[in-house]
This record gives sequence, C-alpha cells and structure tokens, in this order.
Amino acid sequence: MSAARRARNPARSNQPAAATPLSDDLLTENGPADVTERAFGSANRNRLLDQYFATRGPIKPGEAWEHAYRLLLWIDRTIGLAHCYESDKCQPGRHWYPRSLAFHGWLAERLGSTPATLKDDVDWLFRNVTAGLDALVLAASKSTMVQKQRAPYAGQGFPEPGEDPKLLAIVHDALQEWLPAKLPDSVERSLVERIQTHINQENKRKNLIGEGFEDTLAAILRRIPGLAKRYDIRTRQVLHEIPGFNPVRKGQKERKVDLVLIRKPDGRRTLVTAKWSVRADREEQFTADFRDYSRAENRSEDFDYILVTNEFDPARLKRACEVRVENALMLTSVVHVQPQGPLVAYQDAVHHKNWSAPHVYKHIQTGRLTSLEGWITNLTA
DNA sequence: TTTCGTACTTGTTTGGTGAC
DNA sequence: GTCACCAAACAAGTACGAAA
Repeated sequence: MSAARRARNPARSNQPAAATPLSDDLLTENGPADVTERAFGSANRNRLLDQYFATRGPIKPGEAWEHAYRLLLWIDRTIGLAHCYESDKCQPGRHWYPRSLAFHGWLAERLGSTPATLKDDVDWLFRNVTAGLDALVLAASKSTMVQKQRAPYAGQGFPEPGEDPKLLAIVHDALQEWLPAKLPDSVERSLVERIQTHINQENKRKNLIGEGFEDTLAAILRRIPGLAKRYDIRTRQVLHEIPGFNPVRKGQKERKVDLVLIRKPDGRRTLVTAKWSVRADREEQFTADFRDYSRAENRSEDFDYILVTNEFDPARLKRACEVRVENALMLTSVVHVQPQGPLVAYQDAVHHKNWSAPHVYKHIQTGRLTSLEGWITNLTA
C-alpha cells in the first residue's frame, strides 16, 4: 500500500486514527460533532473501543467474555431477548424461544443486570456508533445540499424524503383514540423519518459484528496483562506479511487472516479465524483457508489455527470441533466466547442422543470446545 | 478526487429433507 | 406436525484497487 493510500485509509495501517470530520453541510445546530462519515469503519470502531476500555483498566482472562458481550451482543427487538439464534426460530412458540428466555435470564444474572435492564448493559458498540447517526441521517435529508438539489422541482408535488403513507396510516390507526387532532405534515414526516431511520440502523448491525468482532478480540487481548508484551497482535493481516509464509503466486488473490498472534520469544504463530456466527459456506471457507495457509508456510514449522466464535447452533459447533484435514483435526482449538451460554440455552437437549447438543456438551467437558477465558489463560501460561 | 466494480463480512429469508 | 439440519439467495455495509 502506498503512503498516500495509507494516509487516506488510516485504519489499514493498524494504527489508531483520528475520526474523519463531516462536512459542515451535514451537521445540524445540535448535531454530533464526532460522528465519522464511516461510522461503522475501522477507525471509528477502534476509537470507540479505546473509549470503552479507557476507564476499565487491565482485563483478567475471566472477564474477557463479559466485555465481548457488553460490547457486541444485542437484543433481538422482535422478542426483546438477547440474540443467540436466527430470529425466525426464536419467535414465541418456536423451539428457540424458551432457549432464548433461558439464555437471557442467565446472562442478565451473570452481568449483574436484570432481564428488564439487560438491554442497557449490552450492545455498547452499536449503540455508540448509531448514537449520533440517527441525527446525522435526519439532518442530511434537510441539508442545504438537498434543498439545492430539490430546488428545480419546487412546487411540483415531488415526494419529500421519508414519505411513507402506509406507515403513517399504521401510526394514525393505532393512536387515533388519543390524538385530539391531525398532526401537522411536518410532524408526520419527522415521525416517519425517525421510525425509518431506527429500523434501517438495525440492518447495519451485521457490518459492525464482522470486523468489529476481530477488533474487539484484539482490543481485549492487548489489555490482558503481559499478553501484549509477549505477543505481536495484528488484525486483518496479509498472510505473506506474517513471518514464515510465502507471498501468493502472481495472479492469485492475497489472503488475509482475521487475527494473528505471534509469540515474541520463539515466533510461534497463531492464526485466528473470528466468526461471530457460522454458516455452511463459512465452514467450507475454514478448510480452504487452512489449505492455503499450509501451502504458503515456508518454515516447516507448525502454526496454530483457531476458530473464535459465538455460534450457538450445536450442529455447527460440533462440526467445527470435528472437522479434519488429512486425518488430523484441522482447528487447534475451537473457542466460544462463553460456552456456558449454549449450555444454558439448550439444556433441554443435552440428553437427546440423536441431536448434536450432547456432542457439544462432551466437547466442552473435554476442552475441545474451550472458552475465551480458557484460551487466553493458555496463551498467558 | 471521484466513481465503479469486486470481494468480503454478517444475519435473514425461504424452502427442502429426514427423523421422531 | 414438529423439529433439527442443510443450503442457496438475498440484503446491507466496509474496504480495496483501477479507471476516469
């Protein structure tokens, strides 16, 4: 990467970067001054992570999962419970609803919260990313630039941004008994815009969970006493920039590793694939990545290949623990943010011999499926 | 500097199969 | 009929690199 490009994309330099200021045009009088144009981008994520940890001091291995959940775990708005599985299967009456209830209650207790207030104790990163974004989006629709763009069409009845007659009808229908009079048009538009912005922001969460999970893990590891001194910790590292790996052949695509830990005393390399959740297509990717890493390795030395995940599905966890390459387990370790979570969720299924849950229970017992705490403790040993 | 295409991440939606 | 499990298509956003 050129120096000029690195300057334009400070996040890729692995160095904390200052937030990019917004143009004045997008700021309201009361608008946020510190919201970046790339609110979900690396620079803003790391700025917020620094802010989150600024008052918290060093982290003990046993606290790592709490920080991961406080930062990233969210409440599924359709059921009001902590998200642990696909939304459709968690709806009331379906088989993951009681499991979501169990997990929600357990988590509230463990975080010193209550089932009612847990929503305020998790999802810190997303709530802070979007805190100013709502105002920003609403301000953008009224900015001088927008007024200028609409000027040639003034008075021709063009729809205003955010007009949604159906949504408005729902609001009116629900509130007609309590509304003394029709709301002014400007109030109606503002209300609809705020509702739409609120819903749209939720759709952006997945973008924070992706690289945000990698950044959160790195931020936690760097704050474990002694770990940052002992390991070189890098996120989204190009494979050939890791000691002992060849560059890709000409014409082939560069490989990046989600998280890399290089032990300073002996150069032992730990390649981490961080996936908040797992799907079948991503499982295939684990194997493809591992084969590429193995082919590129040029020291003839072992390296560790670790999956860190928050997947709750027992079948997917089981497969991750058991996937083999050339008659050996492919993953050195499978790390779950907090294995007690899945166990609490599907305790009803751990004795069902034909399901995957008992296998997951066994993998946890044997240490094949370990916790964030267990993995970090092992790193510091 | 801006625009566009591509690659990548995530969760959601939809639909299917097989066991019980 | 219910549930676990599987798979593909999709949606939304970030980031990179090339071209204009």
